[in-house]
Amino acid sequence: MSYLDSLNDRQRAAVTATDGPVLVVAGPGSGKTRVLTYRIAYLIEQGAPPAEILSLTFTNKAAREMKERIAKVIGDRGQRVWAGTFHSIFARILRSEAEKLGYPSNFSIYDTDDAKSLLRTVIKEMSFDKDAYHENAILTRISSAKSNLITPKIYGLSLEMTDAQIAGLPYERQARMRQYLDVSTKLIAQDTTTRRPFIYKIYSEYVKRCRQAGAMDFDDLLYQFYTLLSEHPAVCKKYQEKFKYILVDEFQDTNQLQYAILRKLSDYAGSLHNICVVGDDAQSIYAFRGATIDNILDFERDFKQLRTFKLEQNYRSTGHIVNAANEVILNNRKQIQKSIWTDRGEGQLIAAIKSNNDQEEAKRVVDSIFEHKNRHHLANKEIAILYRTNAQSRAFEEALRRANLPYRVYGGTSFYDRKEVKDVLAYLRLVVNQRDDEALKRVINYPTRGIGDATIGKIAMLANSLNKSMWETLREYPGTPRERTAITGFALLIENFIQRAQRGSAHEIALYVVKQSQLLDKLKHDTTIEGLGRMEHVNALLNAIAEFCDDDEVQDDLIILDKTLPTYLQNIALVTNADLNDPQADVITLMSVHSAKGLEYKSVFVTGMEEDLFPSLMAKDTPQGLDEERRLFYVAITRAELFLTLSFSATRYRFGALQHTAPSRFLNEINPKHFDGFKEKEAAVSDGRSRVTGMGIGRAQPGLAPPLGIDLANFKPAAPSTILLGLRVLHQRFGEGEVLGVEGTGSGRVATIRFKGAENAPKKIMLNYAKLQILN
DNA sequence: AGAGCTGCCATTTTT
DNA sequence: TGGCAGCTCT
Repeated sequence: MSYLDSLNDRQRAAVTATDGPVLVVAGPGSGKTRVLTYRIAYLIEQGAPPAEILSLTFTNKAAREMKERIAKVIGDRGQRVWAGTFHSIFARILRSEAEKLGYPSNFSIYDTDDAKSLLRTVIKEMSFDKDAYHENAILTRISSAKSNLITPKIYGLSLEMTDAQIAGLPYERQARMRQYLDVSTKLIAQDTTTRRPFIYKIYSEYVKRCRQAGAMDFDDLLYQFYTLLSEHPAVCKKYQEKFKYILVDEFQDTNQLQYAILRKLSDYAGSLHNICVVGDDAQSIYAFRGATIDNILDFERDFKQLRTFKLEQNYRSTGHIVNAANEVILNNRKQIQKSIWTDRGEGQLIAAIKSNNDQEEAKRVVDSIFEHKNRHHLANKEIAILYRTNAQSRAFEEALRRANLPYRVYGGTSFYDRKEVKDVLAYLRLVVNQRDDEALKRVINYPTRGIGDATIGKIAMLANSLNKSMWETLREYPGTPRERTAITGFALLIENFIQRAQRGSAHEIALYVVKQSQLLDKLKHDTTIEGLGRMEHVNALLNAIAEFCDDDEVQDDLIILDKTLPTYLQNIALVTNADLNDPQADVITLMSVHSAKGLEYKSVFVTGMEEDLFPSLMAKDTPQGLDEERRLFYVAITRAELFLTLSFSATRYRFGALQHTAPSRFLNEINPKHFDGFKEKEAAVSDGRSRVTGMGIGRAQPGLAPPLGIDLANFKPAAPSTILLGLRVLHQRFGEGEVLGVEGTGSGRVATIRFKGAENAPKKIMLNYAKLQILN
């Protein structure tokens, strides 16, 4: 019971209130993750089977952290808890129940790019004006429809059905139809003002195509799961009984659909209503994606006997920071009453930096970073630079590079977003699910094999008219002899892959596919710097797949020894760039305020504090928009533990032109007594440059950045054949390691290497692709 | 098939 | 300003 002693009274009360619904309103730095983990530990100690606990988060990172912390408190039993993201947990269940919904269990997961590409196709085919019907806007619209449980049918109802027709329906259906009609009328009215009245038609076709392709997009993972629960009572009951204890992190970021699922799972006749949601309305920053704080209010309404606990003590930040945050958020209209406090003393005053342009801003921030490092002995990883838009990172990157300070930019292009990586994955997706048209289109002529755009277009048309997938249509396509030869070649290639995939691990298949498809040869012939990079990425992907195959992890309540390709693909589809960052590296962090949520740093710089930037120009027109910007600022401020610096510039480049800017209104919402005055003049900076060693790398790539201390400029890769048992080697990504074994011959030579510092299992590295330098 | 040009467009984005 | 999608030209 010792861990309960480390909690304050409120936290302990929230942890031990195990019967009935619980709402924990948790301010920033109030120990909410702690409460969640301890609550799970407590539940288990009280006799709850770990496998009956469902713990939902939004990010993989949060899920992983949760699992690790549970394991620390209660040991291995904790691994049987169903802890994961909404998407990954539901995807896993959907996989085993897919056929009930008419999906293959190996369904593909369409990422945003696939969804957009499909939309482009549909819009083109339906001959809508592609300027008015831009796929980004349509996808947002469709996503929000799904998140609000609006089917294509409901969406278009007001255009498809009249009031009179509804009056003719059986009485019991009328009320619901009128309700739908209402929703539809509003949506269509909105679409009409944006001159896109026919979105519902595109939506309808899009849904049909996804189904035909045996594919779900991100929203479908939630939507189809909801459908599964509502249309299959027996299945619903099974999961209601299975998940007797439900915990939800970041509840303020849930959308209507997620809430509907939570209700289905926990609110039914005979339920113990053992659901605990944790959130902070003040940190809701994803309303633009459909998240709604109304869920918190609805939760109070829907779950009677709700007990609410407010965690108001902030253990993270010092007084000026906490108070400034409180003052700012007070300007928002609607919020749950709470007063966040700290006993860590007043601490440092908030610094402000005023500059004349963005380059000067970057320079001043970097100067100030040197000052922090020297005077307060902060490590790089204890410092973060936050901004409202990713485009602002550039100036800081340049300034940091010039100052020789190591940094890492969060966001930007993810490893799994890279073209060459997606190409490989598309082949693999097609091998697993041949109906996946988006994957097929991606690889049918890459590397080029004489199937041009025109031919692909014709096949797509034919497939569409037959209501079949493109793959099924291939053999029926009556082309010229030349086309037929090319198509048959492709079909044989894929069939060969499918055969091959019947046996062998995901890694073996991937390797085979990469070679036989000529992808590797194509990359090998590209000797430009970018080409080498692409090669390295494909190599890294193969390594990642190998790692996945080797790793006998225990997941939830079943030991997953299923290291098949389908499992791998579904796992990978839900991984994002944020998951690939190494928190150990001693680098300064650059990221958007959005990505900073949940993180903390000793010293935080919030930059670009200007009107029309923060708050954003797009958001400031509506009170709701402005409130969300303010919550965003609240999140930014509360990331800081000891030092907070707010920075703004008098001018800024916008769309190529230099514009004058006004300081953000948010600055005025903080009482001046918390400020340390303005540093308008060049700050007196000690020359710390010589003492601080940088890595001298540019924009770091998530997951691929070299570890500290590796001098890339002097990196000399050795020939594959010279890598032998027992040698000490250096890898650009994994660092120093020892060769434990070498297997295979020629291009199939694989070395097993244990890398230093990594408690991970030894990695298998394909010598043909990996660049290894021999150290002794 | 791929180079090179033009013209469009610019938030945030856990999955 | 700069990144890109989509076009034309070879």
